[in-house]
Amino acid sequence: MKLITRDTDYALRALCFISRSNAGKFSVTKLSKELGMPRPFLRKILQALNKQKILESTRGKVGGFILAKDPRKIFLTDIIRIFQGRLKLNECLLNKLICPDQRTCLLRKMLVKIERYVLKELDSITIASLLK
Amino acid sequence: MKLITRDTDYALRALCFISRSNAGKFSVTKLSKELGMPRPFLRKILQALNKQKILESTRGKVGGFILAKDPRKIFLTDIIRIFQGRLKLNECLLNKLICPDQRTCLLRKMLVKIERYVLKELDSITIASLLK
DNA sequence: ATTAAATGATACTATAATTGTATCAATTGT
DNA sequence: ACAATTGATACAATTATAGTATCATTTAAT
Repeated sequence: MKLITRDTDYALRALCFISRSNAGKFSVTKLSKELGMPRPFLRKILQALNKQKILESTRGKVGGFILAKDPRKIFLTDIIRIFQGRLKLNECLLNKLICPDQRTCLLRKMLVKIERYVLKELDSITIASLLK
Repeated sequence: MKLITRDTDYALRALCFISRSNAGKFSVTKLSKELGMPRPFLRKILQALNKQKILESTRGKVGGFILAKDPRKIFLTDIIRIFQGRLKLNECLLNKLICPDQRTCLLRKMLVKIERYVLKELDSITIASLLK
C-alpha cells in the first residue's frame, strides 16, 4: 500500500534538484551521478516528463533537460498521474462491493471520503513547496 | 495505488456475510458459492482469519467457520494488517528522501500527515459498521 | 471400522506491476 | 566526421498479488 512509487520519487527528486540549481540544463548522465539513480531508468523518467511538458529537452551534444514550467505550477498529482496513472485508492471495491447495492455501501462511502481528502492534500503539494 | 487488496476485500465480505446471517457456521464450500469467490483462495483467507482469532474453526465433517469476535470489535485495520502487512503509505520515501535532511523534508511531513488521517479513518471502520 | 466432508499446513503456480536495461535512430556542437 | 546527447521502444528482472494443489488430520454418519 504505497502512495508513491519509485519512478514518481525519482522524478520529484530530479525536478527538485533542477529547480534548486538554477543552472538550467542537465544531462541524464550528470543528473544520475548527482542523484545516485540508475541512468537508463532516470532517462526513461525524464523522457516521460518531457513528453508531458514538465521538462523541455534539447538534443545533440551539450543537450539535456530544463524545467518547462514554473515549479509552483508542477503539482505532485501531475507527477503521480504520469507514473502511476489515474489517482484512485479504491478501484477494487468499486466493482465488487461488500454491499449488493452500491448506493448504500458504507465501506465505499468511507473510502471515497478518505480518497477525497488524500487527493486534496496531494494537490496542495507542488515542486516549489518541496524546496522549503 | 490501492488501499485494499483482493484478499482483504474477500475477507471483509465473508465476515460481513457471516455476521449478517446469524446462522453461525459456514463451510468454505458454502461461502465460496454464496459469495462467488474462488474456493481455494477463500479457504486460505479464512484460515488466516482463524489463525488471527477473528474466526474460529471446527474441523471434521460438518465443520466450518464462525465469528470469534464481536463484529464491533473487528476493525478494518486489523484485516488490512493481516493481508497487507503493516500500514504504511510512504515507506519508499522514508529512506530515499527528496531532502538530504530527514528532519526538514517537507514531502515526508506532508505524507506523514496524510497517513495519519487515513489510519485514523480506517481505524474507525468495523465489520459492524459495514452492516448498516 | 470405513468413508465422506471438512479444516490445517504448506508448497507451488500464474499473472500483473514495478523496476529496471539495452539498442538503434536522430540531433547537434565541435 | 565524431562524440555526446535525447527519442523511441523493446526487452529483462524482480517483486507483489492472486490463485491452485496436495497431503495430513479431524469428525460425523453409516
